[in-house]
Amino acid sequence: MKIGYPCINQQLDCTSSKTFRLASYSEERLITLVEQNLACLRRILEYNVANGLLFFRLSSGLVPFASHAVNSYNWQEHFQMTFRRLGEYIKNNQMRISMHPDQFVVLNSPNEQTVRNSIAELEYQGSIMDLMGLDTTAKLQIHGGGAYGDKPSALSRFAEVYHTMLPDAVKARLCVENDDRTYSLQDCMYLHELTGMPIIFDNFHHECLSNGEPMAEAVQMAASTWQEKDGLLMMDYSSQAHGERKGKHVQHIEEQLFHDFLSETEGLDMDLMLEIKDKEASALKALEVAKAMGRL
DNA sequence: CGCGGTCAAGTGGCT
DNA sequence: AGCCACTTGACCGCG
Repeated sequence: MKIGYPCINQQLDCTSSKTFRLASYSEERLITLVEQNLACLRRILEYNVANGLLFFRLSSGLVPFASHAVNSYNWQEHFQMTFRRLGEYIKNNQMRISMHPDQFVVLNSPNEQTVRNSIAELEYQGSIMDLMGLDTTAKLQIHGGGAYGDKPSALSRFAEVYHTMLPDAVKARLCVENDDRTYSLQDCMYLHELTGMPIIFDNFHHECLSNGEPMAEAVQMAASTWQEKDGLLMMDYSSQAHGERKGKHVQHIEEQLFHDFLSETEGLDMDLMLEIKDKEASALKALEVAKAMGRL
């Protein structure tokens, strides 16, 4: 089991997703920012290795406007060596990497332009992993998309786009994650049957939306969709913020709940991404709890 | 130098 | 109808 957190480290005084406004786009600016973002990413990875956090989600914002039409610069070539060195560091330290394209990536949108933009974004994020030389256990994690009042049609559209439009380099890494209001684990299982994509299981989303599967059973279902080439099951772990609207993530890990989750899933192995507001602080707590329970 | 309106992109649920 | 949340607030013009 590896444990990690997404995108941002609050201990460090840098971020790996600095950006700027489209209106002020220039190649010089792009190059400067990507340099800074990758330098910060290096520091974050070093922090993670020093602290035993071996799972990390790269920010989608490493290269601003990477999939936007305004950007015709060959940043892949320009930063080739930097990416390669980052990848070497990741591999030498046995870290696991994921990326989570944001809410604008919707493969089943009825709007063709949205689908094209989504594919371009997936190609960008996959290319980061390719430039790093990571194998196909490094994953791209998206949701099912919209339902548009007709979920069966939306699911078929997803599968059609998957089979007819997605490049192999994207398909090799693409995973679907159950969300908290539209696509449940069961819906993701159906998408898995249509496409072969592994399912990234989110325990908190499952608590918000499911078809009644107990947690351990749900984890097992998701785990069954992962093949050798995909690596170990990836999971997002979180819990409800008290007194806030349903689906909002807690500020800090609730150790008892996390302990309960590990007990329920005893005998199952997975890599856990802690989607909790205070980032590495909760991930470090989780690491302690998991260690004490003999799960690492 | 601090404030706050606004930012590339989509969708659905809540008020 | 407009706001909010989402993997993450941050940029930048203005006073």
